[in-house]
Amino acid sequence: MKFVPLGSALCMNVRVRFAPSPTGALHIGGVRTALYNFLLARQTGGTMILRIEDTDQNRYVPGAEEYILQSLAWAGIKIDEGVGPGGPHAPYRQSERKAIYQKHARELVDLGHAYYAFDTEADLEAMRQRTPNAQYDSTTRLQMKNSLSLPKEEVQKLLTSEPYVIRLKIPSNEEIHLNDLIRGEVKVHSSQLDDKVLMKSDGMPTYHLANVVDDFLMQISHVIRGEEWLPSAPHHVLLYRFFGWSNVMPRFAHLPLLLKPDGNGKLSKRDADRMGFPIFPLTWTDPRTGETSKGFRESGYLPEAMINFLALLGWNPGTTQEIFSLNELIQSFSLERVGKAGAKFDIQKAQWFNQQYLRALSPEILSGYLLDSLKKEGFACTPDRALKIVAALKDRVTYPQDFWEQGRLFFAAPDAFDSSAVGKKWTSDAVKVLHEYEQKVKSAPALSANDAKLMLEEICAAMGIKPGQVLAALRISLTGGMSGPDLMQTIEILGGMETALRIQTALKQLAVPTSNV
RNA sequence: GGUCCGUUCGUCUAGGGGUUAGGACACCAGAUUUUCAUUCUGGUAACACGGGUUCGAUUCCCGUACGGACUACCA
Repeated sequence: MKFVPLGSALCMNVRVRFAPSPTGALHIGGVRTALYNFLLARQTGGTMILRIEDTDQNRYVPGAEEYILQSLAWAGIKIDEGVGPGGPHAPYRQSERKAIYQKHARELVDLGHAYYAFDTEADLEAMRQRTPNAQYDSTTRLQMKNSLSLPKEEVQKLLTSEPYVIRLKIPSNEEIHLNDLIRGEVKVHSSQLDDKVLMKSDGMPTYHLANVVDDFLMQISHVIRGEEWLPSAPHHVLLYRFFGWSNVMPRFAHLPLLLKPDGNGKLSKRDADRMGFPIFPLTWTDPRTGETSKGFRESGYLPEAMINFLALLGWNPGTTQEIFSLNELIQSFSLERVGKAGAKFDIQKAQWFNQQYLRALSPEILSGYLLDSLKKEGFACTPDRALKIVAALKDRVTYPQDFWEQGRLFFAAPDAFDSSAVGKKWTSDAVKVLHEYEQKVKSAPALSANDAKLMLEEICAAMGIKPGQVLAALRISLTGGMSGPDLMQTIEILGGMETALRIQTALKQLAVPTSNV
């Protein structure tokens, strides 16, 4: 019962759609929904369609559509048909398909499955006040102002003089079945359903009408969308039936939600802000408030890592494999293995994926990241030296920008010394060695890591001091602190001159300890 | 409130009538390392609860609890 077979779906012409609303930036959960659609399309040789559901003019946000397109492109989710590439079912923007919905809505009225309603907002409010939990349905519709309750002549008159909506006439007493690919059999009694508005008074359709009409006309085979649509899915099933399209109704798959990392509930921008991680794929500036939200891309997340992470948030391959290229995902993905429960968004796991993917990149690409940062910061660096720095830093980074964050020590001497480290490690023995070492290193501008090591050992041996006791002090004088890449490697990259210079500075600035010998 | 959906380590999850309940992230410890990081090894840690069904339930059924979604002329 939990594995609902796709049946002939694999053989049929798979056409899936991602249908966002341009009301703002694309939420990361939307990216996952798009991804699952895309994976199924690619796996079956089907078609991935992008449709823009912009039927609410009040919520339209300029730039949102372009943002969605760019986000999907960044994520590597290619659109085969729809807004962007175009296609045989154009237009793919619902605001441009008004007439189509009008026609279908009227058809439903003629069939007796929908009706005109003239209730004002106040009328609706009054109805809700009258009875608790009241909804516009078979028990209340006759008390309202609509073409079912009013005389014909009056309806005709109102139709020309008053604003009106078209509502779906829900049958009063029947069980509606829905076979969800993820949830299995879902049953809802029609008495629980309300007479949803199909056409708004501004002449635009609601989601319910538009999405059913378009999915039919665009020959969508699978509707893969968020769980928040499950409660209205029975309405959609009814619409397919009333239009006479039941035999070509798409298969439904309602995806579990992405939850906030702590507590419960849908992952929101607020949660992300509060916990300090992005929620949008790309940086987004809200045109109304002017508020800017940093995207995953700008925060240093690689699209391949995000995709891998997102794919595993709700889906699993049934094996222990964790790292998946896009092609591997396309191979392995299946709706059967999508879980039912919501998944908490674990940014730490995303970071781990990013680290894995970052390390797997070629030295050339990695050094490119460093070079880019250096350019911005106004530092010059040869490609060769960048390569060396990147090699020294490779196992220490999570994001591309870490190469600069951690590599800046190669370009700027420390401006302060970690006082607790100094207190513990800045010994008079170390200072003695450092004086000698500085002299020696100064005359060897191009020394190798190995040379640097030999020189140090030589001095230490001559003075009868263990090198281990000096290394920390040496590190402090070069980097200001106690952590960093391999010390000798650091010296090699810094060069003898710079190394000597930094030791001199440290020797000058840090008091020679008298107490600890 | 009503309807619908859900519930295995802290997190993502595998599993499934009899298992030492497996993996990954995170965390902790040890080893390696001149530091930190990496790497390696090991460890802590889970079947929400109550009834059935059954020789046996974490697994099947029913309840309860908890959580979530929906409940607009928004999508």
